[in-house]
Amino acid sequence: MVRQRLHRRDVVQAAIAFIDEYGVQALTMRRLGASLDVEAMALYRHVPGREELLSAAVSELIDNLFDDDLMQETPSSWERYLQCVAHATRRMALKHPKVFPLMISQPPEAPWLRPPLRSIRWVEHFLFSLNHYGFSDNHAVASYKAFTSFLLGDLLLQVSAMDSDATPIPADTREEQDDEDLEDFPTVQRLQSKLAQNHSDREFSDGLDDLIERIRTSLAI
Amino acid sequence: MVRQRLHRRDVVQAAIAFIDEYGVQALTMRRLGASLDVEAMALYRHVPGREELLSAAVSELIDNLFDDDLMQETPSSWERYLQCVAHATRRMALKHPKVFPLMISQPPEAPWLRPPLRSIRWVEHFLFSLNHYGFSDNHAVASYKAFTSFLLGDLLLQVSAMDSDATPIPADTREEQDDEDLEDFPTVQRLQSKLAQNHSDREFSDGLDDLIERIRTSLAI
DNA sequence: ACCTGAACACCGTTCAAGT
DNA sequence: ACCTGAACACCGTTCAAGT
Repeated sequence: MVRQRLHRRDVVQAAIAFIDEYGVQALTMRRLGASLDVEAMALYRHVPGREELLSAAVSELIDNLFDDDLMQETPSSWERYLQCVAHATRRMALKHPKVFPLMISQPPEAPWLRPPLRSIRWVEHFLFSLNHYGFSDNHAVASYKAFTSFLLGDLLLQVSAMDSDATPIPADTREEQDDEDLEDFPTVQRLQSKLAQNHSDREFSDGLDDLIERIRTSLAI
Repeated sequence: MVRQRLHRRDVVQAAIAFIDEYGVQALTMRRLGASLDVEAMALYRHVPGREELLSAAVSELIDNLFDDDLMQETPSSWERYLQCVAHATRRMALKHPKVFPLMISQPPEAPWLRPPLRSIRWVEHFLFSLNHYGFSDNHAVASYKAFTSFLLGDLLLQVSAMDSDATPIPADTREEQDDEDLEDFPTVQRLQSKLAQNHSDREFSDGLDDLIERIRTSLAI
């Protein structure tokens, strides 16, 4: 049972797995090393530092989007193409809710590369495809901006909601406290159950449909 | 010149000022203490810890939204109300670009409180107002969710773009490197200038207009 | 009551030394 | 070539001690 030599990719994937389980805060060079049966200092052979490791983890996930089932087909229309990209990205975000928020805190490869498609390879694919479906340059760029903004807002809200679900306060304690705090906020109190209801699947689909409609009409200048 | 006794509010506001200037990463209990002419340990009299201090900074900014000029008038229609809230929030985000992203990484007061309106007081104001303009409960809640999602996506992209502007790489170095890296990405290369163009004001207004239209029609179930 | 100094257990990162 | 051990300069936080 001789251990394989460590490669950069092993380190990055171990980092993703570690964050998935314990969160970014808990990721320490020493602890990550231990999870690979290695001293922390060995990691610096393969990665320049902690910051760059987090960047690499994000890039790894974005690049993996190309392997998603949804991206294997070549969609028959730009509407279906956007649906594929959106749902593949969403699937990735929901699979790695604790890694996804790093998308915005990490320095971009290029400043005009907007999250969550922060990978030149990806943006090339996106813009090239829209061009291919007949979009003008201006229309393609405007759509890219609207699309990334939509994805970021929706997915970030979803994954941050998942985080708080993950560490639930015991039910009776929480409800009591809420009722106390909410005395001065009657509308919130009355609508509390509606606010807490999770229809994120539907909200995402509906928002996406509306965005596509918007791209079809008002953005087509 | 006897120094005033330190209050919690001083600490929180010093934290905001510090982050505005040096970024969250740089905010250290010791350094923040020094900026207040006090040892780090004195801060723990007024604040339970670093994490809670960051939360308090975010809450402080959200609560200050009520003082914004735009919120002083009582708008004549729900459309104008949403415009006021949106622009006040945007103004705050642009004034504190390095604090704003904490909105999503900080644990919420209540799990169903969605950023960037992560303040019960604020959500009460929002929902109560929409009710007052004649929205049904369901319509008000659906609008709240769509509105927060829009704000978060748009503003987060804007402030993260401001961050990379703040630490610009010397022009000649950057352009050369980009041109090299972009050889395999012809579409991105061709559209690079369009991608880099900043029309965030217009994009925000247009997106907001479309959202309002969407709330008027498709969300009114 | 409020602040300080010393201390503890941890970080990221460097570098010479081992194999 | 790759990993380790010891070390450095920093963290957040605790606690007894000062005023």
